[in-house]
Amino acid sequence: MRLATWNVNSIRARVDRVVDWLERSDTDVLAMQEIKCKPEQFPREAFEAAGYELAIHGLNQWNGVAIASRVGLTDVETSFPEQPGFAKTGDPVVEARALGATAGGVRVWSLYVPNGRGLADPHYTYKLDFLARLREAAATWADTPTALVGDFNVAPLATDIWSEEDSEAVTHVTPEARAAFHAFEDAGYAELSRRFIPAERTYTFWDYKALRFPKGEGMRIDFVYASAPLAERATGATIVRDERKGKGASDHVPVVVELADA
DNA sequence: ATGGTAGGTAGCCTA
Repeated sequence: MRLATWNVNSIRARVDRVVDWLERSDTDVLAMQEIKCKPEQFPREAFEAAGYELAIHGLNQWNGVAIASRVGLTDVETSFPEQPGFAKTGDPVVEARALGATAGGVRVWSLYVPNGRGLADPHYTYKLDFLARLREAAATWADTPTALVGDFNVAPLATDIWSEEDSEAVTHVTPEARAAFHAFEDAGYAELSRRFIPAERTYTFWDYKALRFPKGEGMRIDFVYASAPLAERATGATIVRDERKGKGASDHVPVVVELADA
């Protein structure tokens, strides 16, 4: 099975590029983040015409996660247990940042971890709490084939970011954020892109601002964590840098893993 | 020169 994750940064603005890549890459399951729409606004037809089923979770124009699969899609959940909420004012709302579904015998979670915004911002506490709660939930799934994929908004290693002084990424490089990221290893998970692609300065995101892509100034923040029974089936991984090129590109590119049959 | 772009919607937006 070929499983991919991609922060698409608005599926309505990107549907042609995404479905075109899905078909060219022969991908079976695609987890998307930042679809930026409600389910009724999602361009279903293009995916369905290409042979994919969809699970979609979006509450408004922000965040939003989805999964497209051509190997079945069942048991959809739109949050994980104890997923924290957030609100600038008023009562916290559990945002559309997690979507679980079973595809081809694998429990896939499409995840969009909060950005954090700034070190003194409540959004940073939210980010750390989100990662901690996700790890607790993930620990209970570790004995079954489970994939935690998406935009983690953490650059785990110094070599995963063009500059650790980048003001846009202060919450992506702190010891706390990095510890929260690596804690999934203690919960029984292995990050598959690193296993197959250990190279330095290998990025999955380049900010639209400041012409970061042409300058080669990016971050590696999109990942695929697999539970032990799934990780042992992995045979390869790819970061599709070419998808950052040209008109109408997302600011993130797909991360793909190959999984042998069980 | 501490910005720059992009996608949303009309927010004192978010990334």
